[in-house]
Amino acid sequence: MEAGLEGRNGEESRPVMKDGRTIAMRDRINIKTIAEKAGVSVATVSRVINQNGRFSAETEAMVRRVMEEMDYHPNTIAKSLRENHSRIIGVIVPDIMNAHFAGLVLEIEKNLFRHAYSTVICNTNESDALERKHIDTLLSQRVSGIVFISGKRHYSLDDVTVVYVDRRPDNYEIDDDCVVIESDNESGGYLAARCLIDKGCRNITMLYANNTDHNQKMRIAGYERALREQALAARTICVDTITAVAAAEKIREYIRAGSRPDGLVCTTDILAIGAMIGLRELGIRVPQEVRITGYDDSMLAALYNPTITSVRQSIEDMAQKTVDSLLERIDGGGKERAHHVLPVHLVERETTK
Amino acid sequence: MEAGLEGRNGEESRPVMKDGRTIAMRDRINIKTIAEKAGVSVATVSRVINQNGRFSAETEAMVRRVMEEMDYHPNTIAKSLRENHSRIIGVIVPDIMNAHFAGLVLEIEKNLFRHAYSTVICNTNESDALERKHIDTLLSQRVSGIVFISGKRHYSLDDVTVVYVDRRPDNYEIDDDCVVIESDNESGGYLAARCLIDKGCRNITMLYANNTDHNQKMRIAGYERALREQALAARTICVDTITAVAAAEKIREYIRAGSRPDGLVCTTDILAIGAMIGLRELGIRVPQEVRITGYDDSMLAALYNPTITSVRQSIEDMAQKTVDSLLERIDGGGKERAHHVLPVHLVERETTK
DNA sequence: TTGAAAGCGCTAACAA
DNA sequence: TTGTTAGCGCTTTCAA
Repeated sequence: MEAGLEGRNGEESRPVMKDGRTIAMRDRINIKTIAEKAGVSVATVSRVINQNGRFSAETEAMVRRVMEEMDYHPNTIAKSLRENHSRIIGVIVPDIMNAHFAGLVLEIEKNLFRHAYSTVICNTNESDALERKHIDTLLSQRVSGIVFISGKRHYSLDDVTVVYVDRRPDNYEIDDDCVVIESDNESGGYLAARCLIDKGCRNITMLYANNTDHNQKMRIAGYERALREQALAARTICVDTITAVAAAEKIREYIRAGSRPDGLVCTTDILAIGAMIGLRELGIRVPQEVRITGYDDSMLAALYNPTITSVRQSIEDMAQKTVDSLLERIDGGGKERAHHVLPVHLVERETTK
Repeated sequence: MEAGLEGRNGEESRPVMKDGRTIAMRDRINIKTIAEKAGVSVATVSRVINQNGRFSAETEAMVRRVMEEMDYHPNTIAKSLRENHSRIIGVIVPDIMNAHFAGLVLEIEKNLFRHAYSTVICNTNESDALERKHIDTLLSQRVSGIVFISGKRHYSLDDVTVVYVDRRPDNYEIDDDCVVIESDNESGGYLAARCLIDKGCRNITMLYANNTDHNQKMRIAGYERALREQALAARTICVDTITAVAAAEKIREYIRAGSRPDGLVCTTDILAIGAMIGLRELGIRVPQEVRITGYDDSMLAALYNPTITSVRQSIEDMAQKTVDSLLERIDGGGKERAHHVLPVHLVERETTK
């Protein structure tokens, strides 16, 4: 009965394979082992594992028992090879240490896990070369899809489903054939500026970081719209790096040069903290003399002294939309292009009291 | 010349396979495609890819050119199946949102990437059930190794190399057959308490979180040793959750009940911030009336107002030791058991001025 | 230096 | 309801 298999997988070739790979390895248990122990064929075992029907209740019970007993874990690699589908999603992220990205990636991972997908997180540290290397690895791994939080546009990724999230890709046009999920940064900037205006601020400056990031641009645009509505002058301070030290330095320079803002809209919470450090050194009180808003509603915003009014993006919604869009497309139901813009809201705290 | 292959992979079976899987899929390029275009055998292409020698310079150039031209990415899944080695490492982490864990995982990922390993990050949210599910997935994926940052001991993971890091496994004994990498928490607690003593504090209380975590216990032990050396009484406050709100609440209760510490050793920076929030509400000044130390030297510690003296663990060293130990063992050179304890140091800031 | 072919563990078409 | 078997893309042995 088993004679026909001898040629391909004869008993004599088991413990030590021809090329010697398994010499030190304990006899691996695979679907064939389970089939033999259960007295059925590998096809039946496969059907039970994947619940594809066409087996009896007794057969199923038997197979399950043997699998349990032998602590059998189906080999996903073989399954992936056969199905040309790895059930792995790559996530390209610039900096996982950044709490905003960490939260987003975590939520994406959670959502994917719920759908039985694994997540490979690739940190690029904003390096294009590293991003390219990561992509090559992911393609070699035949990932089912890639989530880009990088802002870089990738054109030649034909065989893999791609979603851009949080940072829109370079040169993005609304009718581009790609999927983009972002939050409403323009409204975020507007809400922050509007809050300061409503509290009576009339000399409002925007503190932003010096990068060409589209999100920052949109936050600035929203800020400008709010000021324009009230016929107030818009002013900006550009910080070289997103660090509190750099922000503190810039704000000191700005004020020493003679400016005296009564409101500060910052494009991240870190910049807001930096601004407060700078102001404190000059003896200027927050919020009495200067009101401040941050962005991201990070843990810092709720804990800092004073607590920081901040624009909150719904990371959970963003992650869910991302995973839904991705899996829809992987499963073949989704359209080529999509553009989701998620709402934001303002969390008011002590810095705008 | 190719006739012999017709039976297994004849041209007529390419565009649409028997089971119809590839109907909508573009003709996949694989090692055979490259071999045909380059006019060599698949064995030769494989040798070039893996630099296994036994090919001429011209052959190599030709093969490389074709691979480049066709944007060919060797299928890692097939390679893994054949080699029974996935070059994927699973990392089990309780909470990737925690900056300490995020940093550690990031560094581990970086180190692994350098050795051409991919990292699958599994967030357990401290749930045993989720941890078990993640492990099953990882075993099915035939990962080359698993890094546990979970504190749970796993006994039946025979076929996979395991390293425990940052949190030692349950019931760990120094001569256990497992690999443990942790930082010197006892010294951390000692250094923090010692700093306060040196600044003149005599009534020093320890604020810790209510979990059975071994690291916390060691930090407490170190604190107790420092106080014992000076014949000072050790006192502890246990907070239910590691949140600033809970810590603030506890410290207020403690002081309202009549205690008046002049020093506070906290087992995390968040607890230190919570303590300061609580003290501020009572009008007690830091560091003038109470000096405080945190732990982890998180971003919070450097940014908070006042900046927080904190115990710094070298995350970089911990990650490198982890990856080195893991790969050593995967490559077959490493011993069964190992126990590495990494040094810590104190970063002094305003809260102990 | 090169090529032919077995086989890693699995799924699914096809036959029974 | 069940079994047999081709083949996913790759590496490596063996033969030339």
